[in-house]
Amino acid sequence: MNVIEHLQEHSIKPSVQRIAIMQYLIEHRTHPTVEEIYSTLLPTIPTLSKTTVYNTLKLLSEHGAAQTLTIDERNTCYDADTSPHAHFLCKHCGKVYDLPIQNDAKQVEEMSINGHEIQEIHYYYKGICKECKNKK
Amino acid sequence: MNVIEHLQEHSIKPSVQRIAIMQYLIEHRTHPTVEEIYSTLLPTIPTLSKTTVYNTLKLLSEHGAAQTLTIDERNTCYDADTSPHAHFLCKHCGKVYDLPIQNDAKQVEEMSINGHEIQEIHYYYKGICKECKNKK
DNA sequence: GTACGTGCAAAGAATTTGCAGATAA
DNA sequence: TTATCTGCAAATTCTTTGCACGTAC
Repeated sequence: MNVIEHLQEHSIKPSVQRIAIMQYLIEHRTHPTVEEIYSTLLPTIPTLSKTTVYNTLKLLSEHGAAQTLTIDERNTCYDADTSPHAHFLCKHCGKVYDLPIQNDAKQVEEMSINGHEIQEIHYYYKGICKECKNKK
Repeated sequence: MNVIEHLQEHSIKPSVQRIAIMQYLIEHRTHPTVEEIYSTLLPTIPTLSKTTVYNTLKLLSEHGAAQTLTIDERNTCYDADTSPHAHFLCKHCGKVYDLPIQNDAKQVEEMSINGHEIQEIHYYYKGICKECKNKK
């Protein structure tokens, strides 16, 4: 996937920082936080500031190039996969997993319920993940 | 509904503060924040502190007497309705609405996906609510 | 040259922590 | 009495804001 084209498709002007952050999101489907992105990219872009990471992620989210996840109560997470899919938060280790959506036929676009216009769908599950269960 | 019994059913010792907060959640299904609960109850319990509200809501959540909602990116909200149902966040006015769950047959208990043990299910929708749409 | 992007430092807001006093069985 | 609950104040953490400098077309 061409990251620059991807940004331009969402009307975002590419810059070194924006490309790096978008690319990070695309390559790491681990629902990273601002902190994770910042500290990973810092060696590559030593002048990078956290403000820019915040600004860029907000920009990506507003332009539909990434999704904001509010599943983690402490930090906001981001996801480059904007298609509707479910997330699972392990209450024990805090990891966020992707889950397949079970009921198909999910059409986000132009959907409305009770007169409200639906723009985003998020399915969150919380519990104990496989690994943490096995450790006990 | 007897609030004291409700607390005891979840192994929570009733106290003046805990009863008041639990009762507030049951009577006001508006997904209040810590701040809302605190300022509403303050006239009734003048010695109430925000710390106690935080402590109590955390306790209720841990014991399954209430749910923690992370849909709002700014503040954490709480909900006494622990049965699975959907929430809608208006991106414009920030209000949180309840929505009926469309696909039925949602059984939370003992559910597992991909080996993960599911304890909570949250369905979040985001968009523009009816009222805000009409105002334009 | 002009508009836009970046990043520092400071401010702001939400939540947590430590601890001492109050309360209840 | 003895463990538990409460609440103040301070600390911590995440995020936003204001502003000046850089950069690109």
